[in-house]
Amino acid sequence: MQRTDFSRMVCSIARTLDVIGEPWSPLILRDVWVGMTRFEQLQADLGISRKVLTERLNHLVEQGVLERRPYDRRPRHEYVLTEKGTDLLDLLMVMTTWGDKWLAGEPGPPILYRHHACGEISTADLRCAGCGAPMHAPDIDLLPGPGAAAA
Amino acid sequence: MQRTDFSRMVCSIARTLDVIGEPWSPLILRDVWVGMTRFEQLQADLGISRKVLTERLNHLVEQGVLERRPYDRRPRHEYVLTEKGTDLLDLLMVMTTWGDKWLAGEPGPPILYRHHACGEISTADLRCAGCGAPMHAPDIDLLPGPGAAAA
DNA sequence: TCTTTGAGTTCCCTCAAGGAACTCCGACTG
DNA sequence: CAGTCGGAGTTCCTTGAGGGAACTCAAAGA
Repeated sequence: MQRTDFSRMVCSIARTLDVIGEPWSPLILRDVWVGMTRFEQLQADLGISRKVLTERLNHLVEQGVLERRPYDRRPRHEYVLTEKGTDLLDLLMVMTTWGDKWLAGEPGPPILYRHHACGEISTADLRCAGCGAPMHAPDIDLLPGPGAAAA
Repeated sequence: MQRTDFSRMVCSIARTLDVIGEPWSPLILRDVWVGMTRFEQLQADLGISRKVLTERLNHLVEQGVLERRPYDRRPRHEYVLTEKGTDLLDLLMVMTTWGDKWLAGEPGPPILYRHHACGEISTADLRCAGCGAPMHAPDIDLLPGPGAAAA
């Protein structure tokens, strides 16, 4: 956990960082997404310290992003994404888009997405949930919302 | 910087984390986005340690996300987003969407987006860049891409 | 000349991350 | 039934990043 607590800030970005902003957390989510759901698998794949992996998994479970589920009568568990966690994958998809564009370089993207609806290899783009037109940072104005701190 | 170096991993998510995965970096970007472009402003607004702020800004400049620009003949600088950095704001927008939905609670979102194209208050949604239909994690298959490590 | 101000540096202290070894417990093996 | 295995953590030690306050530096202004 970063020393400063972001969860009290009046900002959805800061609050989100409080859930998955710690080092390794997004990579843990990525692995769970692609089916690496068990402690030993995650540890071996990521090369993360077992101590930190335990801390991260506990935090993600506490935050309701992952669910710890027994898969045997023995003390064996696997971690699965909740709905809240599945929603977070949007974030990973956008990180992938950006990394592919700016950091993949010569060899190109390590992973491709095939969209079920159209069957094509494609990438995710941000669109306005209302009108469907592209919606990136330069396309919007920011206004204070109901949850903004009182002046 | 997290102790383990993510930049060598064959994964666009890990590489992206290497650029903005450190604590505070996304919040610095957010502030620069909304016009807090100077060292003292950032430090005061975030309450971040000056030492860490210096480190983060240097890293973001090195990575080509921010540009350090003099705004006076005195040693005075401001930080502005490059194109690479502006592209990263997609990530902040998606974090905002998720945080608004899952963490804002009773008071509601602190910030609202008004979309220039349609003039409406709206949120960003992920769509297929090809066909335009919604594209979230359950809507895609993952395939190895050209940049995947050789087996 | 003295002060102010933006933009960092420096220094010390604490706590988180890395890493290896150790524990616990039910299940198989002979 | 004793011994072993394998998954899932704990414990412990060391290093180094983050917090915080004080200090520096250079140009402009009074």
